[in-house]
Amino acid sequence: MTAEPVVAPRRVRLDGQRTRHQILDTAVRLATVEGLDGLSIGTLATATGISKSGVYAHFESKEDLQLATVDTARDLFIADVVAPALASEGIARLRALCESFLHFVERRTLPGGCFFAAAAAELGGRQGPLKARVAANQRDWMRLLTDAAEEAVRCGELLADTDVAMLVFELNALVIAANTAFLLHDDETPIARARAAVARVIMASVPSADAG
Amino acid sequence: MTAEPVVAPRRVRLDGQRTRHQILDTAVRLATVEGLDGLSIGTLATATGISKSGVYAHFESKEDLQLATVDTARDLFIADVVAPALASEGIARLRALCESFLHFVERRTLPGGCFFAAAAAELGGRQGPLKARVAANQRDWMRLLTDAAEEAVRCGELLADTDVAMLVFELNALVIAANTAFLLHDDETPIARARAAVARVIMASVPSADAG
DNA sequence: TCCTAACAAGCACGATCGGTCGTGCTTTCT
DNA sequence: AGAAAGCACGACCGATCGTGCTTGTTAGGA
Repeated sequence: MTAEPVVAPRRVRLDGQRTRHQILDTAVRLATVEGLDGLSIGTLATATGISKSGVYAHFESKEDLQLATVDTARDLFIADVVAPALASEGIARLRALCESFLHFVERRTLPGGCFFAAAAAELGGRQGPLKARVAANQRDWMRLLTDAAEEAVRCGELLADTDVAMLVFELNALVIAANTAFLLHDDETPIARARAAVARVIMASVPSADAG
Repeated sequence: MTAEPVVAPRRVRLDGQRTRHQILDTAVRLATVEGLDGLSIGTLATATGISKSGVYAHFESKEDLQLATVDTARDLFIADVVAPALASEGIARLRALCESFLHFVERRTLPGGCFFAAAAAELGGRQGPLKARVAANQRDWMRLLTDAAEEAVRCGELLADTDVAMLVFELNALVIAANTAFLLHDDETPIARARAAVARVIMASVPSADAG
């Protein structure tokens, strides 16, 4: 007999997949403004033009919807921020990641700026699988920066005694602060300041960079 | 005839004032975890032991409650973070403000960390009086840092060509990032890193600081 | 082509949301 | 002491929340 899935009926139809993606794309945009908790099935239904039960049919629970939204935000972040920077390596990749992030915020890809910055702040004082997933994604981002920096150290692009963890902490702090200030005051100055600060912080660990 | 207040009945009783403060203190703590939007009259009533209508009697609307909560958070922030640092001046005050903030976060004064960091992220993509008030408070904080730094420049404690706005942007970014990471990963390392980075960033603008 | 399973809609549920009202109790002023 | 106003309460409102269940439609593998 052929292998039959007994418990997992696995989805097959394409229109369902498309609808689900459409819902999740909307959910990511909405969540950056309303928050992951502020995401309501009703609002999501109105925004997508699908009925409330039609929306809900794609998820087991609200938490399931929220988790799927985080995953979708991750995909978007990887496509728009991470992927373009992977063309370069080492110190160039480090710079590209920061610049890519700032550009992502600056051009208002999402109305509420960086999804994970918003989610991290919202879930900061809580617990549960949702926070865990957001935290894991944030760790991945830091790891990405760290790997690039360590590669740069290995190549001699950065000083051998560079405190990589500290450097990455500072870079992340700068771009996140730019995101927050940009949104809060509707002012592009913080973005520019972050660009300058990122360049200077990296340059400070570059060998024989005394000209400036 | 005596002057009679027609529109503003102004509150006179003490027990009402006390209850209002009790409500708002609870609201500040709750809002750092649930968010300003997540604050519900019902939850607030349960948490304070007061009836729902009893809670609501002190505020004209939910937005009024939220605005009052922001003001209360401001008072707490001034008392716990700002005031202790005002004893010193110039560069010492700058350091004291950062340290005071980090200590405030570290000892978990509020379960969700810095109230304004959470509120700023939550209201980032929105508009209205609530965002305006949070933004104003954030500006006040930046101004406080800026004033201290400028004073330090005047006194010669910092280099004359110091980019004060940039310095303040960096310092704020560092302590806010520490707050976020501390809460998200329940790890004190970011606090320590922020301490070190703050010290180094300030030291970089101190005249004849070549020993280190 | 037909059958089946997935899809999406309608409907309804209990709970909770922000908000109103009327009513006693208490504090304060005269 | 008495009047007036503030305070906190319980009951209640319509709307919306998350979440089921049921039904008609539709798309895809046989």
